[in-house]
Amino acid sequence: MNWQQLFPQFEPDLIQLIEDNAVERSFRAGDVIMRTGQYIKSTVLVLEGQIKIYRENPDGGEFLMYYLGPGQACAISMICALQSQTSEIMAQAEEDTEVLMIPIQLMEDLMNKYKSWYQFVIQTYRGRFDELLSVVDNIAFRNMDERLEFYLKRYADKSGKKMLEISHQQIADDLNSSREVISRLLKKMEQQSLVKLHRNMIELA
Amino acid sequence: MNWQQLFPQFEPDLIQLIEDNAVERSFRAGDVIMRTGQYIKSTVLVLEGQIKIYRENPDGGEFLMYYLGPGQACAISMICALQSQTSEIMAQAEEDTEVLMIPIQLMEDLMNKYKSWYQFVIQTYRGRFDELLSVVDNIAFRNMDERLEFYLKRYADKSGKKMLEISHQQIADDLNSSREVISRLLKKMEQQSLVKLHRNMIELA
DNA sequence: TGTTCATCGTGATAGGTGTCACACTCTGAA
DNA sequence: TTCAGAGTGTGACACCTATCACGATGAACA
Repeated sequence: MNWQQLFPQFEPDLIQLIEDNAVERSFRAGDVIMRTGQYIKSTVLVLEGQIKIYRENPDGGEFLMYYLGPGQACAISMICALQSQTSEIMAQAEEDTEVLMIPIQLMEDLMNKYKSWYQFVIQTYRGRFDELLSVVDNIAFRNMDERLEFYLKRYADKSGKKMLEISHQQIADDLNSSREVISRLLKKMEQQSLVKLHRNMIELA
Repeated sequence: MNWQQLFPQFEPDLIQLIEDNAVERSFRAGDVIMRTGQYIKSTVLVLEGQIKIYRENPDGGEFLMYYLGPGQACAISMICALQSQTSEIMAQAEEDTEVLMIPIQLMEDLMNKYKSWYQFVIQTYRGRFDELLSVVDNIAFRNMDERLEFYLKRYADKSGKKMLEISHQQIADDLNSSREVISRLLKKMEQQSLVKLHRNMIELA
């Protein structure tokens, strides 16, 4: 795939080096790309599709943290990779997805030699850290109704559509809540004309 | 202050460079070191004391994320500093504290020249990221009783004592809860012989 | 000593959320 | 067409937590 345009800031040398060493890989929607406790051997760059990064609870709950789209990288894989540590998160393809996997052995070299790579890594850290902060804000300070609104907005952003193809159950899972609660809150939002509800589909106003 | 022993991994050159350029600074317990929205001009290394990193809510709540002790650095200040961005968090001295402030102009140089510094930065990112993840876990999956236990354990860890000098109100603030709730839960813990309660003091079993 | 103030204990109450139960609708496959 | 299963709507109820109210206790200080 022609991925260079996703990273216009990379120097030709850097692109060539990645080209020579990285492996391109495809996942189908729903595939688990990385699971908690797994060793990390590569840094992951997303070329196409969407990856969902979430936290899993031993006694059966999950909690969405954020999405990764084209041009973004998994901060965790960068950090862990540099120390060959295990992942603390789950990553799952939300749509059919193409990624570029860069072996960890290359990381230090890239960091030292290419300023644009170094900047990219720092930017990635910063971005994910900020997202985590806003996640913390949401669960620490907001009730479920506000969290739901935030969730829907983000979902719309990532897909770029106003018709969200998603079930109440999926939302409940992502927010670590229950379907009934989400259904009721959505109903309220519909009464306030914030959304229109269809089967397996939510239309944002 | 003789701070080099806190960072035994740093090369002599690196230590000298920091020595020449960094500024040492003291804060009293309770001083606010950094506030939300403030521009960051230095990376902060903690030499002595404890710094509390927390999130503030516009409509009046706060939420403790983690502590920084001697030998640790503020990941946020590193990330922000590299792009001269504003802080998204509050930092407050929990005890009387000594820090070393390294001007951001130096950061890139340090990163490029000194492997030990580079490793230190990566380690810092990793550490704070992990702490944020466990924070998310706690508020997403746990009830207040478990969060309280976690809080007390962490508080004991940081101070290294079993007698915690802290009021119920302070705990409530850190957990974004209310004093009454904390008091009741502590009472329950006392009935289970997990703690002994004294005035302004909690004794861990 | 007596007053003041922070701290702590505890009941009553209300709201948010999770859970159970059950009915209804829509869709896709047999 | 029929049927099974997924998705949804809704009531009843329990539990956790926030809030209000008020009193008791202990520490600091005039």
